Amino acid sequence: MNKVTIDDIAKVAGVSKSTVSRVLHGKVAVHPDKKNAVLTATRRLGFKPNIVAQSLASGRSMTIGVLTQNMGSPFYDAIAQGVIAGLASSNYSPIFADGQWQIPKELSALQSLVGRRVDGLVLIGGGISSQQIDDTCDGLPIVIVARTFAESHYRCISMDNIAGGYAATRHLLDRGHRKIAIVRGLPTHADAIERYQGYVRALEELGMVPDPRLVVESDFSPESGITAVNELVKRGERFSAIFAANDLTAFGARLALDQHRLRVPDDVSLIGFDDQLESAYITPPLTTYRQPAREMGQYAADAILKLLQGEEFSSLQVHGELVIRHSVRDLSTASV
Amino acid sequence: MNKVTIDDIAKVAGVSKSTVSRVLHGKVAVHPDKKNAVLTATRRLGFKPNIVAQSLASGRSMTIGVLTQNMGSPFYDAIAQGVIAGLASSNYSPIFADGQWQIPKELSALQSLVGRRVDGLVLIGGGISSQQIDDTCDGLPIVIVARTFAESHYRCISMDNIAGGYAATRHLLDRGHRKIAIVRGLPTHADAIERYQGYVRALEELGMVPDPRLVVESDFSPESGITAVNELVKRGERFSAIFAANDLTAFGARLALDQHRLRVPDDVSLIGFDDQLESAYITPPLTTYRQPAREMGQYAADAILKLLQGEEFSSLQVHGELVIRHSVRDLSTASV
DNA sequence: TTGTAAGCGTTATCAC
DNA sequence: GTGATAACGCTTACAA
Repeated sequence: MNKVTIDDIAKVAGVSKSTVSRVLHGKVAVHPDKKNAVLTATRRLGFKPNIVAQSLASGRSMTIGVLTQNMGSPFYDAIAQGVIAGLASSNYSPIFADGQWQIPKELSALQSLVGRRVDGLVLIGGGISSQQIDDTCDGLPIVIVARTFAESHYRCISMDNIAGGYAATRHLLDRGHRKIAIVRGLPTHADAIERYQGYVRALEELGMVPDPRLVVESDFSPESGITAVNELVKRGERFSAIFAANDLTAFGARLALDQHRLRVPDDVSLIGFDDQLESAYITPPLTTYRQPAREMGQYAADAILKLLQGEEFSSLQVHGELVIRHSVRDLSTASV
Repeated sequence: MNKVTIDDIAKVAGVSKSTVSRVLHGKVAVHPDKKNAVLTATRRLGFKPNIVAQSLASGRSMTIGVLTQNMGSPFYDAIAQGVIAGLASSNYSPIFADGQWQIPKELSALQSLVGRRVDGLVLIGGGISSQQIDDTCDGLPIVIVARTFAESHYRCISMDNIAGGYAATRHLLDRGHRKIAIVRGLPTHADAIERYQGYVRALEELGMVPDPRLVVESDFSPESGITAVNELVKRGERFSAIFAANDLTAFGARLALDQHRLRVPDDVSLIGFDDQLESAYITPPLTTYRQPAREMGQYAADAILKLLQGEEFSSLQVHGELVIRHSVRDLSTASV
């Protein structure tokens, strides 16, 4: 362990520990000689300040806690990377905790972060209630990414998932698809619900009514995409396109279609959501609705930094965009 | 902020703060009445212990720092998830920091973790020297995953990348491939180097000598896989198979092959390394050498927990395995 | 079983 | 400019 304290270096440098603290922070003027003595001693003894003691004494820890919905999920990871990037130029460093898609774990991870006296919080996705958030982090500056709260005072960086769901569905509709199956995603997850709403809206706009037999649920994993397609096929549903809750689900769906000898996009078109890294590399390259995940993370970092400086910052909505690749077939000009 | 301290609850409960501390820890016997009083007060005032103060006073923080080579990389993320899982049943909670593939960032992230007085460290991959590690974490229990050090005292959880590279290459050889290109990975990265050594060994075993024109470098990203294939094709090299440094690179290679109208596996076979989640879902499903990433993370968690309890633990090597899917064509029984 | 008091390593508030 | 000294919130001997 690093047993060197400022007392030690104060002794060696022949000054008081206040002075040591001063030169270490560089804010206040200190006589050059003493300053040098301190610096030398610091180096010689290999002194490393104890952040724990610092933050207990100062009340600030110069860290911001990042709680992610799930580390390992491409979308959330990309946001986290954005946060890291956005914080890089500041004096704050991020520490991460993982909610693992489970509210209890999310809560305890959040408590752990708060207990560590982080100066601010970035919550990426997640499912705990605003009540729970308030209870555990009263007063702390907090920014929420990839999630919105109906009536809350939180600053949120979010994307309009309804618009995204609408755009994806609309794309299919515009290409002549009418039997559009949807793999909705986690039925309790706001993102899934909103994307579905967009889907419904797009259909209704054309006077169509959503066919309940064509909607099936998933949990955002590839496996659930397989299950979904299997179910659809087993039930003998007819569909020319599938809108998957996210790209991972689309990957699974794509494989399952293959196993049923359904070609993409020749027999069935497929559209995803997120535009994760791998989506450009599957075969065929996946058409999907892109969420600017990294940017969202950076905005969140900017926001928390602003808040920490006492500046204001209000919620912000980023824009997604359709990324057209090759998994959707145009039926409207069909020939084959 | 949570301004309630044990002093407050001591006052309310009519006991001393030592007693409060005692009931909160539950190790020492305390009179039931006082215990109740304390518990009640705790609940009523909404007391949350200040972990910072706790760890300053006790010298332990009950957290273990996890430094990852890069969060967002499927392989490293899977390890991190294993660590989380392995720690879940203990009283320790993990906090994460990200090296972002860059040694300076890795170092400062490590310092931040150590400064936070974590009780132990799990290093996932990474490139800092053992010297640097020793300097920054002297004395701390530390476990290293997915990396080994030649002559060090560290406990490492690793996989034999030479064996992996050998197995992958051998698989190709056994299927009749002779012109095997390799996309090596980061030239400075131990994993890449070792896999290449395995590749060389497999070739030499058959009396072949590695053709330098067939080896090209990458940085483990899909983009670099594209670049690699483009280069190979542009140079007009002849090859019937590609061994990619990792799955991500294989994804890029697969796309590039497609763009050059080279079918996988009909025209060119492709083998990856890692077996990341998505690999089963690309077309064709990728044959790859699987690293048991999650397990490695769990072993690491077990190891650090053991070390923390004063038990011993020695380095351990896990076994990878070839996962045969559909991206490699068997030339030996060739007809087509 | 319980209370007193001395730390833990810094920062912050004063006087000088 | 600089040095005592009191916090910061909690743990932990040491007594009682």
